[in-house]
Amino acid sequence: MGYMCDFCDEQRSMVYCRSDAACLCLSCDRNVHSANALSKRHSRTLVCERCNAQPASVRCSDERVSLCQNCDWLGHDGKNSTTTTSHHKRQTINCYSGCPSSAELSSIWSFFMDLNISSAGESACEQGMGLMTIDEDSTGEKSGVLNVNVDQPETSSAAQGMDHSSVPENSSLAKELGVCEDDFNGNLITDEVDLALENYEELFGSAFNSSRYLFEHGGIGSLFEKDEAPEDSTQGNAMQQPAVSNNASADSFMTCRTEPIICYSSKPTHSNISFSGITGESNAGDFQDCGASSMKQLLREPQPWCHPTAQDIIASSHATTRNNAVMRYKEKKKARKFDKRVRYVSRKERADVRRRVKGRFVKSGEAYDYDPMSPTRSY
DNA sequence: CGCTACTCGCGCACCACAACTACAC
DNA sequence: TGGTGTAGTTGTGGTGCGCGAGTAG
Repeated sequence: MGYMCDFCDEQRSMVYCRSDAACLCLSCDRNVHSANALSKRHSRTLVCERCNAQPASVRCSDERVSLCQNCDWLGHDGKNSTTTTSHHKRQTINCYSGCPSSAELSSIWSFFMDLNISSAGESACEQGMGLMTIDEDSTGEKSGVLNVNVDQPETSSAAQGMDHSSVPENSSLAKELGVCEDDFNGNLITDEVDLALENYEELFGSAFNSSRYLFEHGGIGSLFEKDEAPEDSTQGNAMQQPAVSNNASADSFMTCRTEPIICYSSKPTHSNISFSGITGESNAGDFQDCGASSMKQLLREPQPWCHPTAQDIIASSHATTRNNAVMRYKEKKKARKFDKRVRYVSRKERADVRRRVKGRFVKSGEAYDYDPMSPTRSY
């Protein structure tokens, strides 16, 4: 039996709120974090079932327990671990914010139903807001990776990718995302999902009704395959290809960060789930630049190594479609606003708890009119 | 059609201070 | 060459204000 909820002191604590540094039961979690917009943004995760004091970062599938980094290390990697336990399958636990329902939590935590959690019902804020966000990698790494994989924590955090073997466990989510398991060379970056979901639909919506079609037919690269150097030797020498091929451009197009947040409707209801990656290494200029350079390469025409062929003429309709898609992409890119990205989580956490006067930070000890840590404002 | 008054939305500055960086020793 | 100390810089979020666009009279 775990420790009791810090708020009601009646039910077992299930959720750890980093901002409040409190362990809460699900009911209190919803009540507390539906109070205002600020509290909705508190990053929460499961509480460690071993020490009942620290936020859990991984879920041991074999032991069916959620563990914090320390307990995970002691149990699986440390000197107390055995050869058997060190090979336990562990799943990274994502943080969340907002007021997700049990069903939504289940969608991000496949093991959620294993916790024997009785749903406390749909919270008011959930019905009114219908918003849940997964803020960050639960390991605290500022990776911007959607960790939906079952993987060894050290590999998942280091490789920043999705392991192929991990897909089945969360295949439903992957299917919802419209992601083919074999795509991206097995690597799935959050922002790539964004591209797949948002840009594909809007960019190529008229030409390709289903993003799945794209993946099944060679992915986005197939859209630009016309620009690849022809295999026919008469069409040009492959050695004349520029250092950066369109294939590479398409690749960078896929791998470069384009937007920090992905949004998609998981259900025909009002419920939206948005995943956002917090990256510490990249900035707006980075992904803006890489996207622009990729598109610049794509739009360079005519390609010196690509002479018009009968095949090209036959495929002119596809080229028109492609050009339209590129035009829509450019227009959208021009109108796009880059959302603010948190580079330093520690500074964000500090700012979140800092007292203010009319929105401005005030010296500690001075009178304040807004205390994020207090449920009621102090005047 | 042009002018004025008003509303609305967006972008930016402000604040304290921990974290970070650069430099000298 | 690596460690330490110091000074300067950066970045974080909520709020208010200014400005431009849009609308009504």
